[in-house]
Amino acid sequence: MKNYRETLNLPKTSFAMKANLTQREPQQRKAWEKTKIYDTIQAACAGRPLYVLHDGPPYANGDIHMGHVINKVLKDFVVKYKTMSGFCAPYVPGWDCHGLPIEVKVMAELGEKAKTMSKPDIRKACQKYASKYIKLQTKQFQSLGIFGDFENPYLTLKPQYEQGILEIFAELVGNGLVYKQLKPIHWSVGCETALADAELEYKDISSASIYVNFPLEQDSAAAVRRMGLAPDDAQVCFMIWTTTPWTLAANLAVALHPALEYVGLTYETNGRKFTSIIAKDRLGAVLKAAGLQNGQYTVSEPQPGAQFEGLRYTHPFVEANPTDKDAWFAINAEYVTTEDGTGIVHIAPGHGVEDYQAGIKYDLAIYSPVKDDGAYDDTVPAWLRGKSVLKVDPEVNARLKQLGLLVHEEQILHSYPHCWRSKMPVIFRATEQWFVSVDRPVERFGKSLRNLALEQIQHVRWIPAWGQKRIQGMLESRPDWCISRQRSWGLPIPAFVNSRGETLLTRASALAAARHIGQKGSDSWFTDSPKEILGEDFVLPEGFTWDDLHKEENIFDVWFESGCSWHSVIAKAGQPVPVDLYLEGSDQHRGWFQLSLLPALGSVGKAPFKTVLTHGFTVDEKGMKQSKSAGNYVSALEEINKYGADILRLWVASVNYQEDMRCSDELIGRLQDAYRKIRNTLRYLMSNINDFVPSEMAVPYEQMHIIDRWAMDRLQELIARVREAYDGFLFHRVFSLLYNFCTVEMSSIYMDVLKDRMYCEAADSPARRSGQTAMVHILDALIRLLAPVLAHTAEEAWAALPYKGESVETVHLAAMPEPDAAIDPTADADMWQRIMALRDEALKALEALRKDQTIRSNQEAAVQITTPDEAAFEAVQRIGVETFAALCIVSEVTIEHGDALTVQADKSRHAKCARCWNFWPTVGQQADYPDLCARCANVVS
RNA sequence: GGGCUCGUAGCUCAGCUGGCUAGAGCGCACGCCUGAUAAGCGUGAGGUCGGAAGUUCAAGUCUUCCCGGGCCCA
Repeated sequence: MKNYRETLNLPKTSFAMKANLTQREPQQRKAWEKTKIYDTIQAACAGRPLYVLHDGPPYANGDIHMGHVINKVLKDFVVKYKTMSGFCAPYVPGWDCHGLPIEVKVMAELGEKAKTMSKPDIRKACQKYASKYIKLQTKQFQSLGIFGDFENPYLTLKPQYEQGILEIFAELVGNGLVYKQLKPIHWSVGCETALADAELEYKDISSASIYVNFPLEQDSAAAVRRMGLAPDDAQVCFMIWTTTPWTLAANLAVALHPALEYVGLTYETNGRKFTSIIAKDRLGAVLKAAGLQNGQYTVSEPQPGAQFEGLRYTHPFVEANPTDKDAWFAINAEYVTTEDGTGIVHIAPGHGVEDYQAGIKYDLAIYSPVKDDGAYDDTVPAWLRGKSVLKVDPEVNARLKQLGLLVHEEQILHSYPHCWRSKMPVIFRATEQWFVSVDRPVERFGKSLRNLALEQIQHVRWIPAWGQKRIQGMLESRPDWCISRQRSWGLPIPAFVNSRGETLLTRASALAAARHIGQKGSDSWFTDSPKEILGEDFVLPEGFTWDDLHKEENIFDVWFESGCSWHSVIAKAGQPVPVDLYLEGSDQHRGWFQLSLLPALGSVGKAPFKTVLTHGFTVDEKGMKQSKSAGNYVSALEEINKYGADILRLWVASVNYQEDMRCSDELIGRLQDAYRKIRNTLRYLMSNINDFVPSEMAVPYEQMHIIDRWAMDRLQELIARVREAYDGFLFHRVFSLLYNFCTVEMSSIYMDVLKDRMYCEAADSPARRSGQTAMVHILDALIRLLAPVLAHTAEEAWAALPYKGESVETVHLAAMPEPDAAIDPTADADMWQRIMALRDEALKALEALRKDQTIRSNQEAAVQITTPDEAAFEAVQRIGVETFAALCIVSEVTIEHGDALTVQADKSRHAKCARCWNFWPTVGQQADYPDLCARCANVVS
């Protein structure tokens, strides 16, 4: 048989089938860098409506991981999509530069040398460290194809940024929200310093665990007897349990759970009769500890813990209340559990976080009679004064025993925090800290920060919607914000004290410091005098003189710094606040979202964001948390290097980020299949329009082949749905819509069906031009719709387009396609549904023929259909049996009415055309070309 | 332990206000093509919708409990 291959219009394109992403992408990025793509886009978009996605600053430490990838890629989807949708969408990346993780790392690197270094020198080393990782992460982020102002990122260590923080702080001070108070923190006795969580090492140690009776005052004991818990002749006590006997010296209250049931346990010991109040659920454990056998005790009916609130007791060994507030009474606390102990918790507000919170709630003093070196101060009983709290437990226990109040003592093994440097056990100790109050009413707003926040979050759009509930719960229960840290690497809290211990911190002083630090940076706090910092002209308030003014050395919690970015970055750039979008992991409901909300509300009274979008976290293929130690960790850098950025971007797009995202090398690798399918779809479309000049050859929709109109209809649907998905930030829908379109509508139907027309019809025939018109539209739209996700590949395809629908140099400046208003894709949808269903039936029948080897390719077959479905019959009539045959890629179709649906497929009785391989009746009818069908003979001649 | 949240085929996702034998694509198996060829096409097998009760004429979809994850706290 003669080979007519040379007479066909076979596909041709320079757009390679093989992606070679790891090679091609870096070149693409180099080209983008050369043309300054970000600046170019921003310049081109100037004057458009603004859409600001404000970047949450990652911490400038370490290589990027999958969490960064997800976060930054999602942001990039938004920015690229908004840019293509007619907005000016700037993206200014930021970094969180101060803080403990860096300081700890730097101190470790410096080693012994650090001891001889000044604060400014240590800070310099920290800055160097941060800069190094900013550079590193910049490269890594850019290797994902992310566009942004990486030349001018915002850094929390820049003086201008710091100035912004202090300006907000000044407003909070001005609004009366900032105060100083004692608060328990981890304290290293060995190093005589406060420790942060990151500096704690947990080790198992053996501690004395004691059960102690706290005798009730007479009136309270009488009340308990009236409740039916105790007989008249017993001494009524609260029985508490603790593993830190030394904190008993600072005891100010006992806590019971309001809803738990408590009973009176009556027994005799050492000739004294006691009734100890304990939680009913702890009875067994207490009996065992006290060594009480059946018959040696009685148990009363239970009463809820709420009944005991306010009952007063006497301290076992402290004679007089050492504080200036009320003490030694029972309180209620939800956190009391029955997991261990007696169900009654001893409260020392100066020595425990929960104790502290309970203390604040009940207005107890934050009493901490322990000095820096871990020795008791002089407010404790004489026999304890000056003794180290770490060694005093046995003495305390002995004293309690002597008093007859020690019910039981044993040693238990438990996990306890230790100082990472001195290796000594850490204690909780109250020190002076700065706070932002969430409950003080603010005159300007007529309500507290907490209430303002709870109100304002209702006007923010939360994606997913449950984000509001989540942050609401956190806001409802959060304590005042402790904003001070006793560290070097950070922005100083601009407070001064005089030698009488009076603090100077006003709105004006904070603003003066803001100006100074904005000029000279925060290092100047450590080098410059108060006068230099506040300025010559600064008028000191009553009671302060320049001679007696000293700088405090607290620094801000880094969260306060990043929480002011909306001001330091957005407002200072003249952009409107609230910004359009904050987009971070769902852990930031407690972090950045909340800690941006509070300063914004406390200073200007409005939320800094209109919309807050959160994503979940990566887990391994089994859904479990990923960690390096568990060996199920996926290295982002390795994945980028192995597969290329567009594969990772496609993976991010493919998963539902609102939930946990299963992630493994294999799972990411599978996206290569999807990528290839998409790429090949683009390639095939491209290869069939290489001789097509749209401006001259395009066929209007109404004149198109009906199958091409079908393709155009599906395209309009696709555009509408994809844009809807983008607008709703539903990127996995974008992915599945585009991927399914490529797989089903394009690859398995349209492109396959179109081969005959593309290859065999005359190059400039209306039939071929019709198909090419549709393909150009589809290709153009696909590239644009894909561009936010496949940033590199779409750009490559755009460059390969011979005629672009828009004269822009980069696809990222092109406009997102809109559905063509002149096309109603629903008009023939019903008809096409029937046609495609019938096609499926035909293909099934053909598969049977292929199985028994009657035919090999569908073109060898003729199909006879009988159908009882009038609508289906008419549908085929409407598009024509030849068209339906083309759609099934068979040579011949007949259709008639019948009682049941039957599809009969047979080998065609006609001869095969040597050129188009169809088995058509016209083959052999042309004298000049006996081996061709009429169509091909016509084309060839 | 608490708050929020998730659990539909091997994978990634659809299944709106409860209503036909639970869908798609991929992957897999088997076949076809060789004029998209480190491509393309077809057919097929895969799910007791995490589990158990309950409400209802009817539940993947509502309620309760349980199991197992995740984030944030404690």
